[in-house]
Amino acid sequence: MIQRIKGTRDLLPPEVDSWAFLESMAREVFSRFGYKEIRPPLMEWTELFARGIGENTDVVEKEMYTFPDSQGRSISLRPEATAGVVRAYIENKLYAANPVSKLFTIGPMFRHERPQKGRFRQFHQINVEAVGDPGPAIDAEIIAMGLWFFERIGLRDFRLSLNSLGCPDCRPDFKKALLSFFETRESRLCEDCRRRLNKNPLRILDCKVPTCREVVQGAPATVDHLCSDCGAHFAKVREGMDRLGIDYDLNPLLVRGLDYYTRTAFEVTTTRLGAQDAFMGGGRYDGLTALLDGPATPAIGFAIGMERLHLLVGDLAPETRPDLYVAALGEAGLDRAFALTHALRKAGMWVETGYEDKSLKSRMKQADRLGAKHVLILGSEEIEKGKAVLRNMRNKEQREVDLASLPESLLSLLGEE
RNA sequence: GUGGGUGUAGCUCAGUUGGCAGAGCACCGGGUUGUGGCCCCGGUUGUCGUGGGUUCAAGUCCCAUCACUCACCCCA
Repeated sequence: MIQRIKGTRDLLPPEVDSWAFLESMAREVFSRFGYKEIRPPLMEWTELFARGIGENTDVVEKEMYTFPDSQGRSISLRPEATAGVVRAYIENKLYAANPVSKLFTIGPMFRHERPQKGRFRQFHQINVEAVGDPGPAIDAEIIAMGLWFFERIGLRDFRLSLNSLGCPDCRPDFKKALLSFFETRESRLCEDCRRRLNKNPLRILDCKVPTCREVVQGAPATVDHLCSDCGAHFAKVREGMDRLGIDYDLNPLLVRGLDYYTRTAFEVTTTRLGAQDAFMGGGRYDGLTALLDGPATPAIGFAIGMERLHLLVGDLAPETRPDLYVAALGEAGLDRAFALTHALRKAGMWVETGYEDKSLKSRMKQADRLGAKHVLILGSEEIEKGKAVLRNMRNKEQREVDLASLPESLLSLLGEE
């Protein structure tokens, strides 16, 4: 048997209805804030991600699905959405039409990791980007928009963490302070963190090893090393959050794993997802457009993990039920039902039926399983009398219907409810 | 890439010191019922994840392998 690829999932009913529901709620919320949908391709030149996300991030170094095309050029399945959206923004010169482009996209991403709870190799994100606005007002607004979406789908028990990562002006300064702090305490760090010391010292800050956490307690914080512009920007973001009445944790240990992030960084976490506790994350990336050969343009965005979100909210889509089940018995009944069912469907009803000659008992069971609101019994006895029996499954009431009056009589009878 | 746990019917799972592969649900037929649900009778469904090994005999013991799962790592 051919099995699905590790880390991929078959999204089946009824879960797929819930996904569609979540997506439609997202569309509704985002559209009120002026965000438009964009659908960039699932694959891009590998170089886009290498430059955009960062050559020596884990994502680019060991998690991408990368392969050569027929001419030997390297292509990668997108491991995240922002690089592709920004590429599309630049390539299509969206900046020419509007100073600010507010965009969202929903779809699959691909990363080659060991799967676990809330983590898949093909996973799905709702991605939102505001390109062209330097903030800080939009920083607070875009976060508030995400939280409002969560509220709309009934999600409440989460925490918002906020930090500022600084900019190319102040980050080197901070990194230096961080390095000298950790170098004197290297012996107390775990093996991974000693490796990070040279590669990406920021990441030591969110190490989960208890001994590292102790060391990190006294570490310098990004917010204490911001340049005056970044400091003022962050203060304004926090002021905006207060104005909107949004509660948050200031978390100086919050860092992001993608190189393009600057200034505002945020993450929404829950205690109900096991190890993969972040289901929304994002931040500002003011340097990315220039890095990708576009005009220098400030931007901010976030991503929501669909799988994680669905784990949290469960199945929300309202249950739908067939209007009618046609229980056709015998050859005559089946023949009658075939055209009738088609006519009723064309008239707008949801009609279910069966095509094999089975017992009435099994027909009624099937109607029950499907949750049909009504059953039309069409047996040879009824047909001989020129009648069919319509049963209301809720109040058990039955009535006879003239075959000659079908399908119009049925439509008006069922339309009354 | 590194660890732990789990693989038996469509689903949830039993299976004793190694001795004829099982239950419940689901499905199909029948009985009962006012024509489905509750109840009763009967029936269908298996590469015991896969491949080796030990044994008279392996779902059970040993080795390998694959899949799933949780955690590390990483991130949404």
